[in-house]
Amino acid sequence: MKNSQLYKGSLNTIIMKLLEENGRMYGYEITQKVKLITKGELNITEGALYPALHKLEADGLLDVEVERVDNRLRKYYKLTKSGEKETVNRLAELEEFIKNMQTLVTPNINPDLQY
Amino acid sequence: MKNSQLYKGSLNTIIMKLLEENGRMYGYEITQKVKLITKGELNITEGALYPALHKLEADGLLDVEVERVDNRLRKYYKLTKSGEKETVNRLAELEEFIKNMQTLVTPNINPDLQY
DNA sequence: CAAATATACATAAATTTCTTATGCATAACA
DNA sequence: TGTTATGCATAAGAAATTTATGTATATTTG
Repeated sequence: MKNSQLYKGSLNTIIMKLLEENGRMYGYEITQKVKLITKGELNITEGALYPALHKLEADGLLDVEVERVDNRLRKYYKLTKSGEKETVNRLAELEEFIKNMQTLVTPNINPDLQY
Repeated sequence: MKNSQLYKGSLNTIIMKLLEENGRMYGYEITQKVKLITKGELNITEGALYPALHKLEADGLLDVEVERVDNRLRKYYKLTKSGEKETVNRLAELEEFIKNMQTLVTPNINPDLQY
């Protein structure tokens, strides 16, 4: 990924969310889209991306279709049924995570919570 | 930590923010406070916490004061000057991270961004 | 009052995730 | 024609965390 350690653990969620949104994507496309969306802040390295895609596929969350475009290989990934379900869970976890981190950073965001 | 992988990489930032806020805390206190704030969602394990504290101390970001309370040992940690500066950076990174993740999850949060 | 739980620290082995470094191949650009 | 972009892959190493222990005292509970 990039500088701050914070992105560790979020790669799978990012991949799955993008696939949920775009139907199908190939690896290189994912790296470029993430770079665009985060205005260059997050650069997914190939060494992280490809093993992650392979693992998601092995876990039955992604399906692959290989295509040749401009005489170059592309592996299009899309969510399986199981992957779609899991994506819902992951996104819910992500929202909880973000909420919790915001609360930790600015605890008075939730004045009801006494500690 | 807990279930979702997302918290990986955020432990140091959490520790430093809590210390910035509370002046000084001991390890066990940190675990309990985090549990409270996140309503039980995030449980920092000892195997993660203590090595993290030791490393932050070794890096000169934390100072320790050992005290005996109720005949039990406590190691109070607080930010050094250097640690205070670094905390500002880490929190800025965290905010950027959260923004980016929110954008990834709900890209239309920023309609100006075309891709 | 004995057993279980809470408080409080610590470390070591194994696992997971990611970085860094390569490698291969084609296309486009300068 | 050399560099950059596109597109995939893997392997070695680093870093953070989990899981499993270990030690010790205090408190609660049956």
